[in-house]
Amino acid sequence: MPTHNDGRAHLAPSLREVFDRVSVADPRLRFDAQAAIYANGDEDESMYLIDSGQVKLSMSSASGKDCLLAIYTTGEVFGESCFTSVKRSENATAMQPTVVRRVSKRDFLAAVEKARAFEVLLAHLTRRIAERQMAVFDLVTMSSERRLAKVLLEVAEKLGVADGPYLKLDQKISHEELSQMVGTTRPRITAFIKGFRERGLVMTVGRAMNVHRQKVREFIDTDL
Amino acid sequence: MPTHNDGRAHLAPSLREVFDRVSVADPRLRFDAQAAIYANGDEDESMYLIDSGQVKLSMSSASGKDCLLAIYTTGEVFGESCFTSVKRSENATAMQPTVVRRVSKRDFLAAVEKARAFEVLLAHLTRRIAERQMAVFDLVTMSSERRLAKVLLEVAEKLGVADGPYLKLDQKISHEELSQMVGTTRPRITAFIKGFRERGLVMTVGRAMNVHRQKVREFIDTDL
DNA sequence: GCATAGGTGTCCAATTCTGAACAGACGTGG
DNA sequence: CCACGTCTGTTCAGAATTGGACACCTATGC
Repeated sequence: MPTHNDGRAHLAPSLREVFDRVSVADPRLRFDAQAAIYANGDEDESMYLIDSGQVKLSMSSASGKDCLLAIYTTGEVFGESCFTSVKRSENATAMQPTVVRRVSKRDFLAAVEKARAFEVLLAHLTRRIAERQMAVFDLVTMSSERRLAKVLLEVAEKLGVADGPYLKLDQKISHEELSQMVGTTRPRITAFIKGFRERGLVMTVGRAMNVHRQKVREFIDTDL
Repeated sequence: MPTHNDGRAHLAPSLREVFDRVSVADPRLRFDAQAAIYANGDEDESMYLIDSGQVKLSMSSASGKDCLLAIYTTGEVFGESCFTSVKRSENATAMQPTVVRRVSKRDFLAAVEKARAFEVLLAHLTRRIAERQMAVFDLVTMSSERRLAKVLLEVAEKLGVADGPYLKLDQKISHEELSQMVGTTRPRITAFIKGFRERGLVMTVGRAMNVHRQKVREFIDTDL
């Protein structure tokens, strides 16, 4: 018997396709860069699919420190926190001009049922758990520098455009935001990147950054 | 309309009850302290319910550094990672002599369906996401000392026994394990706890530790 | 053209953290 | 009751990190 994921791939649709099957009208919502899609404390029981653009999930402390949990882009689904609580526990913010589809939890679940995409949803949620778990692991076990390399690679693979051995990242993320993912300060990020530049791991072109896939991967993996 | 969680609480059973309804025989498995229930890389598509004892989820790096992701105790369910992958990406280890019920993913899902506990399962998974997310947030934004206070309180509330203003923790967790949750070294944990002792946040009785609920909470919340 | 705002490059003193080492405390099983 | 293993308490020099400051660069809008 094949695994549920693989075996049903041709039967059950992806979550993205589930959105297409939602029976009610699902207006596209537009957000400017920096606009809040939802914020901590909001009552919002809905799921989102990104049609275009870029969204970050973050949490902020009373003392003003921010933590960037994840970045999502075109085709990705977010908003799962509505299954535990009516109130959001994190912020979802557009990082670029962004278009999303919003569907109520109720309609979303109905569409999942109709599409028999139940296990697809389970796999999705469990993948999110694994992603966060890996972030915890990295924070606990790796140095800031290595963590930055890892974050850069992840971000570049998600948002970058291939260009020879490089992945081009044009203004997709600031040092400030990187520091909120890595768990350090902005000046450190700048210093680490300077080191990466000298060692050929990244290349800075004007304000944009190019990430050398191969070299960065090697750096992450050396003398584990 | 009530929230799905609350509104259906009397209709849909808890995940714990779902285990009771699994139609196949579900043998109890016993594990000694330190025994592996499953380990990174194992092929194991099953869910677990703890009948008694204490289990930790952890990940370890090639360089030998460990990260303790979560601690579960009697009545709690774990093993969700089987919904994404046939192979485990983390270790589940008994911290005390422990008895668990193991149910295959297949039987588990059948029982969930029969019990109409679908949304209960979704809420469970989403809660796990929120838990991990909070751990990431704490690692990124708080000092080690404050994080230790928070971890101590969480652990004490989960595993401790109330005793006046204190929660008694008898040998439930070592400094080494605390360091793997907090993301620092063992000697630091000892030093921080020494400070906590001097400020009355904890009390050490022989080898056991008592956590002062109120004072620790205040410490965590001061000058956010 | 100029002011402005947001991002980047740099510096540094004070602080925190690491990693390794060693001694003592406790409990268990010969 | 002693040896052994595991855990806690402590120390320390060297390394990494913080947080605040300041200069600069480059779009943008008036």
